[in-house]
Parts: sequence; C-alpha cells; structure tokens
Amino acid sequence: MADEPSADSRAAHERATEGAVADRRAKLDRLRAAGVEPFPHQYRGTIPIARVQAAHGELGAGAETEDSYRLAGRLAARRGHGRAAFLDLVDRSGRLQLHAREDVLGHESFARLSSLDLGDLIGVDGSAFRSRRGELSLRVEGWTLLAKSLRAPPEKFHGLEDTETRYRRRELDLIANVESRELFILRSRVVSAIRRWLDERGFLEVETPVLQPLYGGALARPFTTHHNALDRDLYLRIATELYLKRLIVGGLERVYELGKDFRNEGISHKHNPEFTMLEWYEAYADYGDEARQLEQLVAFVAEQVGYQGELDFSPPWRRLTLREAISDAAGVDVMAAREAPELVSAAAERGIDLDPSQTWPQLVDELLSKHVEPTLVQPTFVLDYPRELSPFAKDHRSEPGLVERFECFAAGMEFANAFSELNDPDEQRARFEDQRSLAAAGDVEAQPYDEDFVRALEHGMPPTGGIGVGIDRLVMILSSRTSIREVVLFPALRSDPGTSV
RNA sequence: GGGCCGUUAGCUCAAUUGGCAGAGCAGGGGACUCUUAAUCCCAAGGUUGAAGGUUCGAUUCCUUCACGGCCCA
Repeated sequence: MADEPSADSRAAHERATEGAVADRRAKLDRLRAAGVEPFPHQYRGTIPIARVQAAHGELGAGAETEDSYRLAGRLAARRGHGRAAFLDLVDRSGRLQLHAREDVLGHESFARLSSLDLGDLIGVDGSAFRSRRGELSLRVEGWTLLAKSLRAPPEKFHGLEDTETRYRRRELDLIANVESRELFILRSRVVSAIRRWLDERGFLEVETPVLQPLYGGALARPFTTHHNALDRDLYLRIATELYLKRLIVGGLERVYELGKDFRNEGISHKHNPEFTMLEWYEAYADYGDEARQLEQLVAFVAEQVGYQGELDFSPPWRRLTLREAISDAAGVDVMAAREAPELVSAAAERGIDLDPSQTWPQLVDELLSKHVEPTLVQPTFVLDYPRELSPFAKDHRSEPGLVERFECFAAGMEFANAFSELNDPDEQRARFEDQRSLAAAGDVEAQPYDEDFVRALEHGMPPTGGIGVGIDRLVMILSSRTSIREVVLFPALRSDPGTSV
C-alpha cells in the first residue's frame, strides 16, 4: 500500500485551500473582535420558507406587506448594490430572496451583513414584499449570524456535479443540489408512509438482533465480527426473517421490522453492502394475501409522496408464474426440463448459452435475472418458484416441486420477495439438511442449520404470510433513479485516496 | 474480474500537431439602493490524481497504480 503520495497530495490540497480558509478565519476573528458571537446557542421562533411562500402566492409585483417573519438558513447568493443588497436564503423547505438596505438596518449592521460569506448560516426578521421584477422577498429588518462557515460552498450555479464528491461528501451535495435534498426528503416520506400504513393495520414494529450468533433467512454471505467479552464471533444479520417468525410463534400475530441488513457481496448499481429492508409477517395469511397487501401498500406510498412517473401502481398488478415469465421472455419451459442438462439444451435451441456446470435451480435463476427481470417495467408479481431456490417457503398447494413464493419487480428490478411461510418443522429441518449439503459442496451462500428456529416451529407456527421489501430499491423506483448510490445517503465506496477513510 | 470513459484552481470547465496552464463562479480590494448565474474595474489563486518512461520540451504520447462513472460478467 503506497499511502505516502496520498498524504502528500492531501497536504498539497490543504495548502491550496488554506488561503481561502484563512480569509474566512480572518473574518471570524474580526467578528469576534467586534463583539459578535459567531456560534450562538439557539435562535427560536423561525418558520419554514415554504410557509412564507404559501402565504403570499397572490401578492402582486411591487406590493409591500406588514407581515413579519423570522427565518433561518444558509446564505446561498448575494447581489450587492452599494447601500442595498439582495441575498438568497436557503432552508430545507426552499429558497427566498432577502432585501437588505442600509437605510433600514443602519450602517454597521448593513456593512456586517454585506461582508458575510456564502455558506454562512443566518437568522433574519423581516416583512414580506414582492419586488418590481416579481420576486417574493423579505425586507430584512434585523439579522443574526447563527454559524460562521469557514469553507466555501460548492459553485452557486452549477452546484456540485462530481459524482464521487457528491457521494463522499453528501453534506455538500445536500447544500448545493435541490434535487438531492428533495430526494432524501422523499425517501424519509416513503419510510414514514410505510410505517403509517402498517401501524394502521395492526402490525407491531419490533427490533430483533443485528448481531447474530447464526445468520439466516436469505441466501447470502454474511459479515463476521467479534464480541470481545464473550470471545466469540458474531454475524451481522443478512435478514430478519427467522427471528420475526419466532415472534409469530410467540403469538404477536402481525409484526414488522424496518432496518439494515448486511450482505458481504459485490457492490453494483443495485447492491450496497448494507441496505434497508422491510419485512413483515402476518398470521393466518398466505402469499396471495401478501401480494394484495404489497400492491395496496405501494399504491398508498406512491400516492402519499406524489409519484408522477411512468409506472402505474394502481392494483391489481400483473401476475404471472415463473414458468410463464421465463417461457414468455426466453421461450424455454423450465418445468418441462427439470434436470440441468435438459434445460441447458432447451435453452441452446433458443440461442441462449447457459453454464452447464450450474445446477438446475441456478440455471432457472439465471434465466430469470438475465432474461425476465430487465423486461418487467410495470409492477409485476412472478409467482411459484422451484423449491430448491426457497428454503423457507411452503410447498405449493397444487404444483409439485414448487413453493408458494413470489418476487415482485418494477423498473426492471426485483424489489420484494414473499412466501407462504414454511411452518412444518420436519420439512424445515429437511430443507436445512439440503442447505447443509449445498454448503458442503461449496455453496458459500447456503444457509447454516438453525436449530433454535426449528425448535420454535415445533411449538407450532400458524399459517403465515411473510414478505421482504427492499426499501432502497423501492425508493429508486419511486424516484426514477437507476443507481442505489443515489438513494443511499452515504453509499459504500472504496477508500478515498485523498483521506484516511 | 473485463471493456470503455474520466481525474486540470475551493467549485464548474477550457488548453490547437507535444511548445509560456486559462476562463467563469467563489474568495480579496474598489464602484453601485429592485437584482436574481446582477453588473463594472483591479489584484491574487496550480505538485494538471500518483509513480515511472519517451522527448530539447509532456496537461497532451507510452507504462503501471489509485479513485470514480457507464456497460458487461
């Protein structure tokens, strides 16, 4: 690891920026010398800029009002005119022009306001008016420095466009780019709408361990960590599934958990190693009930956040079986070729090359993800998966070899996965045995045997429908973004050669 | 893991065939009481991602590496 050039380059960068920072520090010193506290403790009574805008939408150009407001935010632009100046103030809700006049503020206050730096945080009191050019504005009658900024904000017109910097230094992205700020506000609203919907339907929000002695509930590799006092390795959870089903055994009937899962796999535009997953479990329901719940939930959330995109979330969504989906997209009937060699040759007849060393379920998964998934743009349920791909799903009530499972797709991407939950403990034990032989054969994503879970099932779990919904992907879909890094505040990246992180 | 593209001032971007690294914004000094990417004048700001190579001379050509983006696996 040649870290020395990095340190040099960082030092050079610091030298280059120190002039600008020194200018701002000098200003900070001058303010303190003049008796101004540059970092006061609070500023009460502010309202959002959006509320001022809502109150004066009809105000005519050139009109003045007596309506006074207190606002707080970041100084984003300044247009000085000698003894007057226009300033732009930005808060979370929007941007408003301020008009400062020496004859209103007095010489000292006006001069001090004019000498602030872009990026400084200020509070203002003033009355609303609309400028002759038609811009709703606030006549500054008093102002307070709330925090001095010592580093220049991103360029005021182009903003911050470098993708890497936007991800590594998200605070700058949020300062500079309204779309980014709006996106993360949207994400927050998506999450709270989901909670509202589930809470109203009698689901209990619960919290199960993130640090687990045994991971499970999905086919994935875990992160491993170590507990010093117990002197044992623990895993970061890859799913909440098994603990949540133990709560169904315990009689909680309807539970959900919304939190981070961790999977030790590659990073791509659809995968971040830690991601937000919603899982819920509902006693006395099956996978068909969960499909209906999901389409209603997503339609509700889309409506709540004002979704305006190309997708139609109004229920019912399209439903087709996995067999139909692959047949439609690839022309191969996977149920007519239940062994790997047959399936490889059936695909070859259709001009599709498959890896003959893969198992039959892996080949089916390959056909689904390569040939079906990208074609599913409108929300679509794909139903009834091979048992081998689904160690926790109940056997299909009428189709031998299949389980009652669906995955849901939209915008060419899987975003939810649900089962009629397997509740026969003997069958579950057998499925774990299958996983054990897969692991012995080298499958790194095979599930470890979880005796605590099977023993819980032996006490009796009601028939249960359960589902996992990828929140990051749902937000991608609802915000028309194509990279998970856009919708995760601080996405996983390689080490920044310019810093130590 | 592979292919392609990118990395130049705090930010957004230029730089002709390989010939003195530039501009706008931000920051500094000055003018200006309805501008909104305000305008005008002045001065300043650089290890061109890193290391090596070719060359009289490299931002430019070559090699390796780092980080990122897009596509593929």
